[in-house]
Amino acid sequence: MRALAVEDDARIADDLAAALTAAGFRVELTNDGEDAWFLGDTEAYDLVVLDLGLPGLDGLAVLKRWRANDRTMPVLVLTARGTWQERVEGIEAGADDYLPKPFRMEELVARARALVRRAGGHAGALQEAGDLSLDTNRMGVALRGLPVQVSALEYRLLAYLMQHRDRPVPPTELLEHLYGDDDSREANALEAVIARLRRKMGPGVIGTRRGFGYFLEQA
Amino acid sequence: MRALAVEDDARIADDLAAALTAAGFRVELTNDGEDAWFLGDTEAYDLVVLDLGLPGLDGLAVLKRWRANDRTMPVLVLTARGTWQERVEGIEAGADDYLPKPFRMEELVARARALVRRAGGHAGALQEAGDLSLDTNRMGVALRGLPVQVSALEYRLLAYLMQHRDRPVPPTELLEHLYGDDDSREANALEAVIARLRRKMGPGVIGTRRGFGYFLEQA
DNA sequence: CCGTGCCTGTCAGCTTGCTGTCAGGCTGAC
DNA sequence: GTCAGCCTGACAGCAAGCTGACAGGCACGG
Repeated sequence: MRALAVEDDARIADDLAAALTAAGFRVELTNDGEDAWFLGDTEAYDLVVLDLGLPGLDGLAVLKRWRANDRTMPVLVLTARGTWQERVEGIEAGADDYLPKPFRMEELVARARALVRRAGGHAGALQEAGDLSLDTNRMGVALRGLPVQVSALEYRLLAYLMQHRDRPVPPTELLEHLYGDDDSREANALEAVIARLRRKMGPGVIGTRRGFGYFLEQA
Repeated sequence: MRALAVEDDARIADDLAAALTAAGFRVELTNDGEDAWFLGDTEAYDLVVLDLGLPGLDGLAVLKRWRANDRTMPVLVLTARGTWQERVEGIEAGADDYLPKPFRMEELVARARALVRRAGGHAGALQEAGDLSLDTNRMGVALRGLPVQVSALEYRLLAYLMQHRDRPVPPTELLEHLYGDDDSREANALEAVIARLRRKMGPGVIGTRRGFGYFLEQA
């Protein structure tokens, strides 16, 4: 974890660096607004602790310029001024949290951890088998990187095959999963769906093991 | 956006509901810890405001049980007790933010907005998708920079689509977040809102993936 | 207290494209 | 060879979604 601390009071800066380092961050320090803006704009930090009272360039202005530039790292704002208007202003400028001075280092560390924890929670859900990949979040299908248009039913079928890509899935199981227990459908319905998918994606994607079921061809 | 407010002081609860509603949330209230736990565990909220001093079940315990159960919605904790130790404890229990009583409603709303923004992966108050941009601070909508007049309901819909702009949002989910579970509405109500929005904003803004849901068209 | 205007849910009719069925052909297993 | 299992193109039915019209509800101002 990489952290940037922007603080012009040398003594507080030292304490900050010590506390964040102890918490497992690799800390960089600066006491100048211009510097801070440049670093935050060009480097990839997991966390920024930003003091508002700065020489050079005001902290709020720095923050706004970052946000306007799509820099989305978590920013924890420090300030000596503590009125609620200023806190609201800071948060609306794009701060993720706001801590009035004086504060306890323990609290700062706890909040810093919470921010980093929250920022980390965006994992991509990509599943692959051979040339085929499906994005379970976006509900999208791609073949060799090229998007393929599929219907909801077709997608569910692919998703189920993907989930069980280590074995052939028997038609009965697929039917049950796609339609539930109401066996009103002819078994042929499933074959039709498979055929349509194969027409869209060409051969070498969905395989058949006669008597066992369907599967996704691996690389 | 759907919010749960857990607060046993009736007067504060009313104020909370009013402020959050004005900020564009659909608010549900409870004053009981057990209730709160059940709701938060079974319903899909975009934000929870949680008071710690509760009858039934302590707020911190509720929060911990949610987190242990993988409920990851943003939680903003309120408390009368304000020592830094308690704040640290709250954050380590899984709170995303912490506000000591007494507080200003303006600040709470600002923090609530920041939390929801961050949960969607965005830092600033301005969120964009294609030609559309939302100002979450002012509840304003603009198309190619020109302001568009939308109703509160329409705004909530756009905000929710914006929040989840990386995937198509199924109608059932939209209905739940706009109206709650009282399925007194015909499904067609949603389609009517979509149609009205499309008439205001023209084509190329709200897209449909048949069988999957609605989404905001990207650049 | 009464209009007025806006918001929003319901309804009916329509378009669109998904999907099950059918008929017929193909093929691997025995 | 023969048969069950599987494939495929065509087609019609149907459900998801769209839209314009309308009316009840609610806030607001007079």
